[in-house]
Amino acid sequence: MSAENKNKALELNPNVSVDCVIFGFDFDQLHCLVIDSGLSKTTGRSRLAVPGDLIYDNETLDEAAKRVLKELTGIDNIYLEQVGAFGDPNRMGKESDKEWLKSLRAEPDARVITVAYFSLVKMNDFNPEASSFAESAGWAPIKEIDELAFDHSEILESALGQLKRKIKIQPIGFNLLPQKFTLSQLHKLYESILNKPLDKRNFRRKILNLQILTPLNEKQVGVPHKPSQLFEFNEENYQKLSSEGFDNFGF
Amino acid sequence: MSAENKNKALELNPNVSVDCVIFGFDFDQLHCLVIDSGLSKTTGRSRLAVPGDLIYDNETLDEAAKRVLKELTGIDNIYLEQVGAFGDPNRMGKESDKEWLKSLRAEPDARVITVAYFSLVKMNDFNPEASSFAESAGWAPIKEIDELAFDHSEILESALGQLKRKIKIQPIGFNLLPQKFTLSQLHKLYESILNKPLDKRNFRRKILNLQILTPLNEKQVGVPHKPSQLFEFNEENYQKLSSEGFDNFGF
DNA sequence: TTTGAAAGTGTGTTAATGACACACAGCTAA
DNA sequence: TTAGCTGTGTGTCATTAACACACTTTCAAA
Repeated sequence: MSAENKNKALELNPNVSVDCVIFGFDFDQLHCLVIDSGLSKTTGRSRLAVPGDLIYDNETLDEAAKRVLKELTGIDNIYLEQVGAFGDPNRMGKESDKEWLKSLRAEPDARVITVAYFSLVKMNDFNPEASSFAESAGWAPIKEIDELAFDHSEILESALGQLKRKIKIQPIGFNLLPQKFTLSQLHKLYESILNKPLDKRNFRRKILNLQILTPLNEKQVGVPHKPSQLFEFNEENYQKLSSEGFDNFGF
Repeated sequence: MSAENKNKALELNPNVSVDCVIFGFDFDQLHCLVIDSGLSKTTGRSRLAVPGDLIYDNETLDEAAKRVLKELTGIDNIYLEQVGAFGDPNRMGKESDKEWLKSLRAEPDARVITVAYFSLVKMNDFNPEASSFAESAGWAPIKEIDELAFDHSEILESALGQLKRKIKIQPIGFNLLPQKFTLSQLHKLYESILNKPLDKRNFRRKILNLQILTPLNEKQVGVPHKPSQLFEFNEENYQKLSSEGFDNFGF
C-alpha cells in the first residue's frame, strides 16, 4: 500500500463517488440535469442518472464534484453545496443498473458511498454537452422525472428537500435568473421550487421588503400583454442576506 | 478483488469512516462526548476526538454510526442524524495525530473520508464507558473544548450549526431532559444551544403555544426558592411537530 | 423574621401575515 | 377601430405573532 500511496494523486478511490444534482429554471418549471447511459439501444430502456463519478485520492470532495460535473457535462465554475452522503450497501444493486455499471467501473461490485451536491444555474447559460461516459446530457423537468438509476431518485429528492429548506432562510434566484427579470418570473420560480401556489400580492410585498431587488427603468418588450417592470438583484444586500440568512421567508 | 468480495461482510472499508457527535445536557451547559487516545502518557499531550471508526462493507452508514458509537462508548439505541461528509485529503494529516492514527489503523496513510452524525442524549442516562481503542470516554462542556484530533473541531462546529438550525423548525428536548422537567430547564437548554440569552416570558409563551408540554400536578421539592411547576412532553404532539416541523421558533 | 434566589405572571405596542378582487395596459386579430 | 385576451399592478383589513418590560410569590436557609 505504501508503494501505491506515492502515486495516489493519480488514483481513483474505488469506494467514494460524488453526484451532482443541478437545478435549472426556464421561467416555467424547475429542471434537473441528467445524463443518459446510452444503453437504450441494447436494452431498450434508457437509464438516466445525475452526473457523478469516483473521486481521486488527492482532491477534496468539493473539488471532485466540480471536476466530475465538468467532465460529464462541460459545466464549469459553479458553486456546489453538499447535500449529504448516501451509503446503502445496495444502492447500486438494481438489476437494471448492472450493465451500465459494468461499462463504467473497473470494479463494478465495489461498495461505493457517494456524496451528493446540488447547485442552481441559469438553464440557458449551460447547454450541457455530454462527454466522458455520458452518452447524452440534458435538462429534464423535475415533474417528469420518474425513475433514475442507482439511488439517484432518493438523492434528487433529498437535494430538492434541501433546496426547499434553503429557500426559507436565504435569498435565491441570483443563479437561476438572468440579470434582468420580472417579479412574475421570480414568483414562478418560488412556486416551482415549493411546488405550490403563492399569493401574488403577498409575494411581491415580502420579496420587496427584503431589499434585495433594484427596480430598473426598463420594461419587457415584445410581450403580448402589458410589459412588466424589470428588476435586478442588489448584489450587496443579496450577499449579505445569503451569508447571514433570515429567519423565515414564511410560505 | 472478486475473491475479496465474497467476504466483504467481514471487511472494514479502508476509505470510509463515521464520526459521532453526541450532545448531552446537564441542566447547565451543553456537553459533547469525547474519547481520549490515552497517548498522553507517552507524548505528554492527550488527543481528544469524537468517537468514530471505519465502516464495514455490508452495513449502511447509519448502521455503522450506531455500531461504532456502541463499540467505543457503550451507548446504544439512540437516534443519529447525518451531518454530512468531510473529505479533505489532509484531514488526518496533522503531525500530532500521526501516532494515534498508526495505533488505530491497518493503513494509517489511506485516504479516508468520514460521514458525521449527531445525536442528543440525556447525559445522566449515558455514562460513557470507554472500550475498543478508546482509552477513556467522557463528557466535555462544549465551551471548554478547544482542539480536537483530525478535523473533529470542524465536524463538531458543523454538527452544532445543524443543531442550531434544527432547533428552529423542530421541537427538541425530549432526548436531552428527564421525563419531568421545568420550563427553566428547557429555557436554559435553548440558551445553551443557541449560546445567547432568550427572553424568559417570550420563551414560555412560545413554547407553551406549541402544545407539546403537559403541565403536571407536581412541583419541584427541596429547592431554596419558589418551586417550579413540572412538565412532561406530550409525546403525540411532539412527534407530530417533529415530523411536520414548524416554520420558525423565532429566536 | 429576614434575606436571597429564582419562579411565575400580564399588557400594551408594533410589525408581519394572509385572505381577498378589480381596473388597466398593451397586444392581436377580426 | 374595436373587442377580446392576457398578464400587470395595486390596497385594505382583520388576525396573529413579536417584542419589550416589572413586579409579586414562594421557599429555604441563616
